[in-house]
Amino acid sequence: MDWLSDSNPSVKPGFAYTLERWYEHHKRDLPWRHTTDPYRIWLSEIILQQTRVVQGRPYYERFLAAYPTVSDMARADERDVLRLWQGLGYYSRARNLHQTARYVTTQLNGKFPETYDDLLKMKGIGSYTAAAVASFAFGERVPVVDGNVYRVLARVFGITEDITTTKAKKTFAGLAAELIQSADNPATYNQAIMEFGAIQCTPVAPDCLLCPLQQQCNAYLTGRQQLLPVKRKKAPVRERYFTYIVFRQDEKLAMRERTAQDIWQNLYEFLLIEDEEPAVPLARLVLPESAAELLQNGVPTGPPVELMQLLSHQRVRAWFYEIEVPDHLNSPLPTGLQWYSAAEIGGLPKPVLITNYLQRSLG
DNA sequence: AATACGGGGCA
DNA sequence: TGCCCAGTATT
Repeated sequence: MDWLSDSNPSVKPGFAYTLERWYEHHKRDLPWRHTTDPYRIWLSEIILQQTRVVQGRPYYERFLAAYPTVSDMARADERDVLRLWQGLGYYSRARNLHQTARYVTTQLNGKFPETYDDLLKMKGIGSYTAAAVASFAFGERVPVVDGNVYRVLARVFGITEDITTTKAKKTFAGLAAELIQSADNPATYNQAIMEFGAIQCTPVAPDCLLCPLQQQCNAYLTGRQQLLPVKRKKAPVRERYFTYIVFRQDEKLAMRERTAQDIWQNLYEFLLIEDEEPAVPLARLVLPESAAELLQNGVPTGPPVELMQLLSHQRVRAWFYEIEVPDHLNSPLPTGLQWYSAAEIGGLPKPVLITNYLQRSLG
């Protein structure tokens, strides 16, 4: 149903121009818009993946303060990078960020790749980020295609393909590639279409009455703003049940790093037993042999604390059992667990669920 | 071609 | 609640 774009070919030539003019008047003043340093552009783009500007901005400031250059980040420990990233989610972004910083510093002499194709080879840089860095830092004429772009193009051109499919991604990428050809400035155009999606052509209640593309917009003219873009519904979230055993001795807590290919990889937590059922009493759980002695001699400080953490694809219900281990008891901790003081724990990267527990139980 | 991967904000 | 966010890597 793209009769409009076919029957109204005048949309395409003026499209980029209209957005670039709109952008000049409406753009927000954001820190990464004052630089063409590829390191800063790259950093901002990784942070902004699947992340709103208002949420990502403070992280950008903190990262830049901690690591002013790519070699500063390369010298850091991954743990510290993850600690700075804490609370932003999608932690593979932080691990890849650090890995790429090291690669650029040691293998590329600190010089970022300067083309879309070379940028694409870096860990954590996909088609969107490669296009963003290539255009913003180096002026390459390659189109960004992000959630904003899907929305704007789907509406203006009346594209009803399901944007989660590979076929649709090609449709949008092809159209975006065509549209950027008539842009005055590729960097400005890319910024403009995303800013337009974020401010004007919003997911809910787009501001069509004041839209410069109103009379050329298929969605507006057919009253389908709410229907576009088309996106398949996500599968329902998975429920998971975690029981945490929080061993405490001398104001220290036993924690370890998550290493599994799972949520929160490389972040720190307590001894975890996962079960298929919710609220399984401690006595009925299958606990590691190595924890038996600690539990035998330990004293629960009270009933378990129950917390819930909602992820976009999982709902984690967690029960925390705090066990006070006597000073004199010197039995070894289960595999991977180590005692950490409160100060040390503060420096460890932790899932928000764990931070919430610490906040709640210890203040 | 699907699915996994966070956390926050908004109606 | 459900949806969305300057997506990418893995299966």
